[in-house]
This record gives sequence, C-alpha cells and structure tokens, in this order.
Amino acid sequence: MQVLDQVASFKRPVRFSELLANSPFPKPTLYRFVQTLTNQGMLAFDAERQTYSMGLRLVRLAHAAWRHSSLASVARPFIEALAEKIGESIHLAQIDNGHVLFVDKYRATDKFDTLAQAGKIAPGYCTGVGKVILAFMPECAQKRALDEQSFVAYTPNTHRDRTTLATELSIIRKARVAYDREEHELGIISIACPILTGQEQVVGAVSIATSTNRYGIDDLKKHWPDLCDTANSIGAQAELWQVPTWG
Amino acid sequence: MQVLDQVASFKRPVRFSELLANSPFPKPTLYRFVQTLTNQGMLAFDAERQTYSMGLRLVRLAHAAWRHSSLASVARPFIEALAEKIGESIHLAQIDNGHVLFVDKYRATDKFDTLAQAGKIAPGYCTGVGKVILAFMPECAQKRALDEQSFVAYTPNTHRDRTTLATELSIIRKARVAYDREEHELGIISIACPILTGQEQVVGAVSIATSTNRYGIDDLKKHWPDLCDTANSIGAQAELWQVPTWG
DNA sequence: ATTATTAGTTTCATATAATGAAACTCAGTT
DNA sequence: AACTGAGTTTCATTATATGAAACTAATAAT
Repeated sequence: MQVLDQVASFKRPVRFSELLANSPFPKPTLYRFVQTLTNQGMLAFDAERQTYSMGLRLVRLAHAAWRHSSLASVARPFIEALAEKIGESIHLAQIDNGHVLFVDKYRATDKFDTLAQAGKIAPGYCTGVGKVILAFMPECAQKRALDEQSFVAYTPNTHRDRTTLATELSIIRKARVAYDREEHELGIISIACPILTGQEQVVGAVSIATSTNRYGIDDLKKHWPDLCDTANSIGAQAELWQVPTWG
Repeated sequence: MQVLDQVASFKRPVRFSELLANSPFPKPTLYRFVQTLTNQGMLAFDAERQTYSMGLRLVRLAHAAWRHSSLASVARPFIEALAEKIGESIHLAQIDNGHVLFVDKYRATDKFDTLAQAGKIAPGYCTGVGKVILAFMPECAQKRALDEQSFVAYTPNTHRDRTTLATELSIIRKARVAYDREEHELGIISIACPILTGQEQVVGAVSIATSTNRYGIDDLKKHWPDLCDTANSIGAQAELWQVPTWG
C-alpha cells in the first residue's frame, strides 16, 4: 500500500531505484512488492523504459470508488445548479484523517473539474470546508484529526495552534458556517457549509470560493442561504445513497 | 486485491456476509482482509450500517492513476476538439488483459463524461476500439488476450469464434481502421483508429460512435481523416508524457 | 419468556509465506 | 579489461497468515 502511495506521489513513471531510495524497505523486499503489484495490475511496468506507473486495475477501482463511494456523483447536480446561479467556484470536500480531500470542483470559468483536477488534498485547519467538517466531527474523531496536524502557517492568517482553532471551531459549530479568510492562500476567501445526515453526522462540506479582487467576506455571506440549501439537498441524497462518512 | 474488486462489483455499501458469500475465502481470513483494508483506508466501514465501501485512499490513488497514467488527461483536448467538430460521441479506450477499458467519453449531448461515467469495461472483440487495439498488439500479447475471451454473442453480428475475428483483425491492421457494425449493441456503430507511439506500439484507441437511426457506416467513413489526425496527435502526446501501455 | 438461528468476532496450534543478506547478472562506463 | 551500479535471484531464517472451532451478541421463531 505504501508502495502505491509512493508511485502515486511521483507524478510520472518511476524507476525501481527511485522507489528504493524513497522507501524504508530493503531492495529484494521492495522488488517483490512492485512485482506483485504489477502482476495484480495495480502498477504497470514499462519494459522499454523500465519504469512503473499506476496500473489499470487502479483506474477500474477508482471508477467504482468515485462513482459509488464519494459524494461527488450524488452532489454534482446540486453543485452545478448552485454554480450556475452564483457564478463562482464551488468546492466539494470530504474528510480523510484530518486532511480535506476535494472530491469535486466546479470552476466558474472552466465548468467542472474532473477527477483529473479534483482529488487534491489540503490541510483541514486552514480551509473553509476543512474547518466546517472538523467543527461538526464527533469530539473524539476531531481530537484524533487535530493530533495529526502540524499547523503550517501558509499565510499570516493561518491558525498557528490548536487553542485559537478550537475557539473558532466552536463558533463555527454554533453558526453552522465557516469562512476561510485567506488562511490557506492569499487572495482566496470562501464560505463553507457542512453536509449533514439526518442524525447530524457530517459527511462533507460545500464551499463557494472567490478572489479578494472581486468580493469580500460580506459578499459571500449573501450567498449563505443558497449554499445552505445546496448542502442540505446533498445531505439528503447522501443519506439516500448511503454514501460512507470517511470520518 | 480480489476483495477490493468484490467490493467494487457491488455498486453499493456491502455487508461482510455478502462478501463472504461471494468469496472463496473462509470467514476469518476474509474478516482479517477487510479489516486490514479498512485500516489502510482502501475500504471504508460504516459502523452504523455495518457496511463496507471503497475507501478514501483509493479515491486518492485513483486521482493519481487517472491523471498521470491514463490517456484521458493528455487526450482530452484533442477529443474535445474532435467532438465539437463532428458532433458525435467520442470514446477513448485502453486495453487491459483483452478487455477494453473506456477511460474517457465525450457524449455529443452531455459534454464530457467524468470518471463517474467512464471507467466502464467492454469486451475487446466486439467493439471498434477493442478490435483496433487487438489488431495492433504484438502477436504474443494478442494471443494471450484472445485466450481469455469467451466470445459471447451480444448481437447477431458479434464474432463468435477466433478464426473470423483473426481474419478481420489482419484486415484492420492493414486498413489502420476498425468498424463496429452493431457487434456489441444493436443500433450502435462506430469507427475506430489506433493510438500509436513512434515505434508503432499501440497505447489505446479513439472512436466515433453513432446510432444507426442517424447514420450508416459510410457516413462514419467520411470522418476517418479527422479521427486519424486526432489519434496521431494523442499518440504524440502520449509518447511525450510517457503514458504507460497497459498492453 | 425461552430457545433457535444467524452475523460477526476471537482463539490458537499449524502450515505457509515473507524476509533480507549476500551473491549474481548484465548493462554501460572508465 | 576491470569497474561500477541497476536490476535480479538464492536460500536459510523468521515471522506471518491460515482456518477449524469456539465464542458472543443480536435477531427471529416457538
């Protein structure tokens, strides 16, 4: 599994020796791993260039995961509708061990990002979607998630420790909305709502993101009712389709 | 790995017992498998419903596979251009052990299918893309691929044995183009071109598909030059990006 | 209420397979 | 001709997977 992550992290076909240099395994062990994974179709080996890449089987599994186990497919029509109405970028995210995984994006200009562009990972503590998901997670899960964070200060506005973040999270929980005030990237702000099931269990979040050149936080606030509606609709659908929580 | 395929084949969250019924493994073995996969994030377990689904890690890996190791991302602009010009559905496929894997589709009406819709699998011997890829595969690989086929007669036009198929494949190889004459689905025909590297190694295929209600094979033939250009452009890009062959 | 039935989980002696140091092969160098 | 270094194989050692059976907890039938 670690090996798969390794290969994925190189964003190109990779040589055995490169993997070896970046892995804790001794040579023959790693060798047998990649061989097995290749036989299983999880990796693909290019005999000519002697490089490994992600295998076809993974693409197949990907299809299933994306289609049946991510919010993306059930949420898409709602996100699309919202984007059309607002004309700004919409992000859809789920949580994965304290990291936010963007499972879909709709950019105001380019229409939907496909999986090629979605699938990105961002830290949970400095994005609108991340904070709102954290705020609504069960106490213990939230604690676990935060324990794994290293609180990198991406911008001057980024939370730099747990205490200030904890305060904001409790405010977010009450307000049922989170804002990203240029905490992850300067010039980018967003408003985010949680996607909840009937039992108030958080399964993800939707956000409207925009550039500070165009709008301020106050302008985003105006879209709150629409964003909220969208989040609720997605929540209802997610429950219907039993989309997993990935807490 | 088999277990992952299993879970994927159910198109919904699945219970342990359902997996058990469809797996060759004894209960405790399978139990430990799903437990391990869940811990690794390859599967997700919904404690409330006691169901398993594809995990988040898989979605992440999926992203990498799709983006860096499938033809889809490099081919997309060319396919888009072709679709705009022709106004018909375009399919992009790669081969996987004799099965054709659709890695992208552009439907004339709905714009791009995302991974949610792509990722489907079809047999190689009765689709335009499948036949043209088989025709250009190295002899030994082709043999291996055909050995695994069971030659189901989807329609009256489907090849029912290897001999008639072999004849057609050699014709296709010479003509550098394949036609699907309602061999997989009645009412659907297509014209397909191979995507080749500089060394004439096949990496995939593009096809234009249409309904017999609208057009005949002869109409598709008119688009051959455009299709060919598209395939060549994708081939050049694939080589540049070292997209794996998945032979 | 009591007993069957079934789904999910744990145990443990046994068998099996993974491990990695070292040795080997075969390019492409120096 | 000897050297490097990437990739591959060997094999005795060690750890790990295996699955029959037993157990538990929940639901259904009597």
